[in-house]
Amino acid sequence: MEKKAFHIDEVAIKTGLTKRALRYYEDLGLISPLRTESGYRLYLETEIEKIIQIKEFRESLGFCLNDVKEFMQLEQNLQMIFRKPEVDPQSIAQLLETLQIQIARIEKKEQSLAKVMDKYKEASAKLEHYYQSLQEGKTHQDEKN
Amino acid sequence: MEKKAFHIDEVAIKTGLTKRALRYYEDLGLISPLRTESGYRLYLETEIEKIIQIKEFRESLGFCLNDVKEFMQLEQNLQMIFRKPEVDPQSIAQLLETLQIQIARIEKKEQSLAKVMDKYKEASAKLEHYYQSLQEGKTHQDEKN
DNA sequence: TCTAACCTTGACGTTAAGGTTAATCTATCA
DNA sequence: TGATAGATTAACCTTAACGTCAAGGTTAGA
Repeated sequence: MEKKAFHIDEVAIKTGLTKRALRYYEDLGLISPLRTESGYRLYLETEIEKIIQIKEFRESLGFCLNDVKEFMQLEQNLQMIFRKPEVDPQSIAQLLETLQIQIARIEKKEQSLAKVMDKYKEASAKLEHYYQSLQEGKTHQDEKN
Repeated sequence: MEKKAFHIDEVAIKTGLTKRALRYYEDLGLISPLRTESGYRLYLETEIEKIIQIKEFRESLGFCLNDVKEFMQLEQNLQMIFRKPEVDPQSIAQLLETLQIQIARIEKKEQSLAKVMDKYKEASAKLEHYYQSLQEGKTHQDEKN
């Protein structure tokens, strides 16, 4: 089974990023697609998944590309550690610490989001209720009593 | 009871933003502190809370200031509607729609965050377990069996 | 009263994350 | 084989979100 590879144009469509962005991410060392003999970029599916992950990190979560890079390195380190037969406890301890920091960061974001969400859902419910009562021909004044 | 007001320097410390950022937010119309006779900015506590909210929206949630502005306008509109004695159903319907859109946006972020979080917590647990076993004098090889 | 440490408003600089354009190479299809 | 569409790099442009610096007004303490 050969691995399927895609040209930049297809990848741009698949991921919703521009070709420029894809090249830029490569410049930053976030991705490194293969090349054809003549120099055209070739993206494997694993690379595409990576790109989608990058996109989510940035667009949805508001991390800058530098942060994203750190996250990806963290993952690399994790995979490395679980592959190696021998690892010094110190590097594990350090990795654990880094992980804790990132987890704390994400937790903070989750809390902020939850706070906003609560507010909006409450407002939405209230508004909807109000809207219903309007449909039934009541006025806002009635509503107040 | 008089309302306490703060100078820009104190507000910068309280909020963790720079004075420059505070002035910039004012330029964008996000906040509008009072002024002393001689032109110094004076921030009431309500204004400071608003600033903290702005900061959370941006730093924690990754919204740009323009988005933040829209969110704040949305809140203004909400407050307005609940104060007015009479509101046309159409404007309520529209507000509801806007709310739904924003809620969906936030939900998407929550999901992305949860996904990352799961991954990290799992990795953390695995690492911690591994670390424990190392402390007990085992090797990675033992662990594999 | 004077000086130091604030504040004000410009105005220009910087960084991240691409957009855009130009010049050139490559692939495909009539 | 020649036109046309798409790829490459390099270089410059743009926008958001401030940083920094200059020139001048304000205020509080010695």
